[in-house]
Amino acid sequence: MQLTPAYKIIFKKALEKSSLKPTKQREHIFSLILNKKDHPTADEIFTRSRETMPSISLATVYNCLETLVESGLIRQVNFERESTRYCPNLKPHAHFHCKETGAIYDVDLPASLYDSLKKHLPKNFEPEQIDINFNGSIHNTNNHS
Amino acid sequence: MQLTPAYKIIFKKALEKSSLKPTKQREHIFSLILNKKDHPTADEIFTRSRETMPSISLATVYNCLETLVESGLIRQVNFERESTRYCPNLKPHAHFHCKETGAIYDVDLPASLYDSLKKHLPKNFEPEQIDINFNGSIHNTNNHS
DNA sequence: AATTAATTTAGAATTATTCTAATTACACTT
DNA sequence: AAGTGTAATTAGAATAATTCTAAATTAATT
Repeated sequence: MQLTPAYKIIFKKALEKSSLKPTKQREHIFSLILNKKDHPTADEIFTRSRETMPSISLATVYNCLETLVESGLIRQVNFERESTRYCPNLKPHAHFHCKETGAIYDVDLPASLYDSLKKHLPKNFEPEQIDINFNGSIHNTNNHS
Repeated sequence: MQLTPAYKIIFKKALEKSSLKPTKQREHIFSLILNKKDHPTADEIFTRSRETMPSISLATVYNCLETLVESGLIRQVNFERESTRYCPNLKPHAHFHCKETGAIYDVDLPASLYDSLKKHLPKNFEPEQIDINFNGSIHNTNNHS
């Protein structure tokens, strides 16, 4: 679990901007989320972390995730009241939650759509974040290939 | 806390469709949510319920809310991992969450916007529900009136 | 090397919600 | 009216995700 040199720089810059330290636990968790972009929960990240860093604690995983979110390196995703999941995709995008498998898929949306959403707010409402979550199922398109 | 005759019929019909009984606890909670549309949490609903129905239990409040949601009379709203809130507005609409006051506002959106959102999903994705949540603050528009 | 501040850690505490098992309420037979 | 069966309500225990606390470690700075 290693960051590429390019990401290592991004990682350090982002943390330093918030005067946080690029510790090895933080780097480890960040690289883990980057390398398997499947929207893991804190607990899943904890389990995966332990494989290569057996001494890490759950509290540290929570702490690191919080600092990574704060410094803008990852993003939180919530569905109903399920465990918070984490996502390294920083482009504006929506999420589709499959109610059968529980899997989460990124859905790219054009900036224009976010703009027209904002147009429907009263003038004095200042959105900082817009979360768009689809909930449903995925059909099997039996495409006789 | 009383349902209007019109709502009483809607209430009974909706529950009977799912073969659930229109009990006085369910009616009480439904009317309470209808009469103060401020997106209360289960616990707030519990507190308000007790004022006029002191014997109701928290478990019943949770049960009733679940059956009301199931039968389509109210809708759940979630922000991050805060307590679930409940909303009697059944028109498709988004929510704006003020991070300063915690208040939640309904935001009406045209059906066309939901349609264009759906267009960005892969063809085999079948959304059942679309949740749109704005997070931000509300500016004071000091409009010298 | 000593000092300080930030980070990590283990485990306790918290909080919203769900579960369990007992009781109650109600519709339907006798 | 009494008995039966099923659904709903209830109190309190249990659960699960997350946060808190206080001690130990680490890293940077004097």
